[in-house]
Amino acid sequence: MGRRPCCDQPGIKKGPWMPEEDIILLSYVQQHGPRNWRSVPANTGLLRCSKSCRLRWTNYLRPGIKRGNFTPHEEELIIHLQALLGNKWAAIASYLPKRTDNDIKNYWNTHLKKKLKKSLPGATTVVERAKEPGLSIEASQGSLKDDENKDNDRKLLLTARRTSPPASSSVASNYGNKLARPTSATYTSSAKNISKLLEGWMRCPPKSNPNSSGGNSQGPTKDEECNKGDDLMSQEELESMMKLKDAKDVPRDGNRKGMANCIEDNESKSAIGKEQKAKGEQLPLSFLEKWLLDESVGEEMMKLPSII
DNA sequence: AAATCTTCCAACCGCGCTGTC
DNA sequence: CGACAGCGCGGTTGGAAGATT
Repeated sequence: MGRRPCCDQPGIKKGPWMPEEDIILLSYVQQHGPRNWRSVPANTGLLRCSKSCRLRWTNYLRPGIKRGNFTPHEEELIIHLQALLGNKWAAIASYLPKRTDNDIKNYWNTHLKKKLKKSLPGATTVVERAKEPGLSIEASQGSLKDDENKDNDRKLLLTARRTSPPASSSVASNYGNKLARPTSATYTSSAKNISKLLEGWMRCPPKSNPNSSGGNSQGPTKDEECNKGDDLMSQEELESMMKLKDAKDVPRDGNRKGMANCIEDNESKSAIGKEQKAKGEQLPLSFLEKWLLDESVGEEMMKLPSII
């Protein structure tokens, strides 16, 4: 039987979130913690489906979210990880705890894919190399698809001319000038301010239910990661990741827990590595994976002409 | 100044996975 | 063990903003 869409019930609101809704959601999460999303609409009176509430929290209201321009360092990391993991945005996002998977996915689709395509003509992209016979990597699944065939030189030129992402500018004040409702780009962008204002409160957040059901068991959810508060990956840790040469502990798949642990504990080897070792499993890296993890690749990437 | 084109991203949709009963 | 509920993920889309003509 078919699954009933969760958001097609009558009375369920869709579209951009209003400030009032954000405040309601925030105060609820502040009291109860980011879990049990099913109960959120019922307990708050929000005319949103649970999924929408979770998404709103995860992508915008969650404290500590960094918005705006991606740094070259982040860019490099994303390129690396995308090549290694494929379009596993959640896994990739686990390395950039202040970025959401949605953000990374958008950035990849709008910037990096074009950048790589343009800079690596002749179909010699990292991923395409991965498709060569004898090389195996999950990332060989589609990236850099030809969906940008529609892009012509003019578009690329236009892209290059663009200077700064408009959404990064503060437009919260614009909201007051709108008559009916905020535009998605005006109010929703102002959410970053909400997030910023609330940055502190999750330092001692309500404890996540350790038995919280849900979801796949691929590791900590973004909320859980968030709840680690100051344990978010620091710049130093990120750099440490980029210098991670001891690649033997890097799991072959996109397992978020394993990959995250690999970084968090890269000094004493990853938990997943221990797990695997405990099981007597080997985690051999293919030549390509080693190649991908080699920071020199990132350096190469950084030599690419910036269009941002 | 207006019309058109292009880019960007917040939000939605559908599916898969896991836990519970 | 199957049905169901809940959550998370990746792909896609709608529409606003900015750029160009």
